[in-house]
Amino acid sequence: MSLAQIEYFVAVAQEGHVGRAARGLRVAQPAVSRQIRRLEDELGAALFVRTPRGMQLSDAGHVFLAHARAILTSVRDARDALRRERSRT
Amino acid sequence: MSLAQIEYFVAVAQEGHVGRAARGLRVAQPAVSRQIRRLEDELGAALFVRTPRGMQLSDAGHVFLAHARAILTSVRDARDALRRERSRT
DNA sequence: GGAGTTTACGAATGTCGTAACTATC
DNA sequence: GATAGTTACGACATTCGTAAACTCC
Repeated sequence: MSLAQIEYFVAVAQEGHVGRAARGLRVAQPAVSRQIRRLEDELGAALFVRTPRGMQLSDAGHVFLAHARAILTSVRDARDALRRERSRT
Repeated sequence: MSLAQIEYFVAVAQEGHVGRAARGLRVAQPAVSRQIRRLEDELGAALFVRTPRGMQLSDAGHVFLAHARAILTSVRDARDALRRERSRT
């Protein structure tokens, strides 16, 4: 599990669409598609249900989404805290 | 910033010692040393004060440690939640 | 000289993008 | 045939471990 995978996952969950998520992330579709699959493989759970229209969160996906957002928030908090500390002089 | 870097950082912060941290992580010392430096470079802050005896947390390091632990806890929570969901059958 | 950390370098791993493939409407 | 996702493959980047170097007592 990598931070990039978590970012990709959240983007796809929000868009319901690998292509749009990839554009937003400024990355090619296959990169997103691959990372999502690796994440699912590692976690041993299908996070999305593939439909002809796009990707929909599975039950496991809904569970994971909340935690994924918490992780990204923690990372942002860590960066912000250091930025403040650095400019504290 | 990667999850491995954060794990390495927490291990070194706890041990105050790259060598011991590396042994605990089952990884060679240089791997840990390099990742710590890259993390510091990316964050633009020295997380440790190097002493002849080992590594001590800097002020910025103390600030970052709390957030680093929060990130790893979030990751563990995410994994646990999925494990429960998976075994919910 | 010993304890600890960092740099050098080649090997292995991972990730990316383009292009081709599959499937559904 | 258009739309959406995935696989193949070669190129690029990152990470690792071993070995050598540096630093402070």
